[in-house]
Amino acid sequence: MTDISHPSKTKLLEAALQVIRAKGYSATRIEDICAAAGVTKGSFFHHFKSKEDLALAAADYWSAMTSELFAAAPYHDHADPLDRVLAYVEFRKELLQGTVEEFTCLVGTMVQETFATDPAIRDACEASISRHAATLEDDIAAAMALYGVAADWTAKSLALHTQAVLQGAFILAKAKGGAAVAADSVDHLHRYITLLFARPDAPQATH
Amino acid sequence: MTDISHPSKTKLLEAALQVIRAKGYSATRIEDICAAAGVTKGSFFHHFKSKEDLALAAADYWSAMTSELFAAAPYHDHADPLDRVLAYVEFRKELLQGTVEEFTCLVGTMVQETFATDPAIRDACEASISRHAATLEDDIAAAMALYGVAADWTAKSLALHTQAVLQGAFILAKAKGGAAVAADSVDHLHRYITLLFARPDAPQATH
DNA sequence: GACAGCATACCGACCAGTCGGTATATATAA
DNA sequence: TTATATATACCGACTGGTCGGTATGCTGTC
Repeated sequence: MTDISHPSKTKLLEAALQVIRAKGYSATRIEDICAAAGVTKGSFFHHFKSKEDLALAAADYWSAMTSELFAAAPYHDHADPLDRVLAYVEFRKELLQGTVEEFTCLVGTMVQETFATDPAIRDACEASISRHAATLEDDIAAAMALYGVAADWTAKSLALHTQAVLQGAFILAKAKGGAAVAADSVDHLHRYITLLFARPDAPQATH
Repeated sequence: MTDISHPSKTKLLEAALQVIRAKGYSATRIEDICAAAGVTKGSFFHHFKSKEDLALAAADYWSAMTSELFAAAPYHDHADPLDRVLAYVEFRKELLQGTVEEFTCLVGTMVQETFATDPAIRDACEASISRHAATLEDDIAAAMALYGVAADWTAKSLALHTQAVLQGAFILAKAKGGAAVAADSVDHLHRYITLLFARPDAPQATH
């Protein structure tokens, strides 16, 4: 899917991630991406049929990059599934580094602009978010089983909620121009999961 | 600020809310808004200097409309401040009706596209979100005092977290094409606040 | 020499913003 | 009362720049 033997294509995809996250999808001009990638429009249209084709490829590229990042992350090493979930949340907090456009989510940005007008892009973004959320679901379900949680919520809904908190945290970070507010929200998410499972050996409450 | 004696201007602002929430700010053409409002471009530029000027006016109009809606909402009637906060969350869930573009947030949508390119719009969106969050802060602080919560989080951070959850819920709703996933996230937020305050007369945990 | 990879020049649709104009209301002076 | 002046509200044709996409050509490699 992502052919490493096409350096220009890879550079265009990398540039697309940066530019679209900073300016949004609609405001991003193909020539902006070309300039950021250091290639020309001819090269762009050699590799991509259209701007929409690029967006779909960028969503796939983003999914591939991020799933690699999370698959290799150390939070999987915990023996306790609840620890894995909490360490995932901590890992997301650690990723809140650099500028806002560097740590925010490509597909969350794109889906806002395309959900009503471009079903293909919306579906690609939805798939990216849902596939990532699904990687949490098994750990959450295992934690529910281990701690005997019989709840009125599902592992899937909690996994999706973590993504909602992160996407919302990105919006606040964009509005306020910094990561601090996002980190606070991720802390609240961490606290929520801790309280949900009410593990005896953990601090029970915040007061 | 919003002169009701200018029906065309009000119609343009109303149309802007609808169109921008559906298509995003950049993809919205001035003539789209004119068509939705049933007025001409000449009228548009009589009332607004530019597209950015409209965006700023729309953010103000949005703030005015929503603060009126929330000020009049019945969740303020509870005697217990914690009940007021929880009823606010429930009220937000009840607002998840109609199409996605009808219940999502104008300023959350706009700030995504403008935070890096248009500081004036970004600041207007930030102000709208922060002012709304501030309306929750007193109730949260009062609940913290009433229930003796001495936490490592502040009333302000929880107020902002509620907005993060809502904004993120909107993104998931856009991705999945429906309100159900957003309602699930709002339920998680409700459960979080309940657990945070661990009120003795409430069900203590979910298992 | 055929094709992949990339570049340059160009086209045409689109769109933010302009501009000249009409209609109506109010004010004021003759 | 009427004529003139001025301001606001609104209209729609037009323009000039922008940008997605195309056509074509060059260069290295198999």
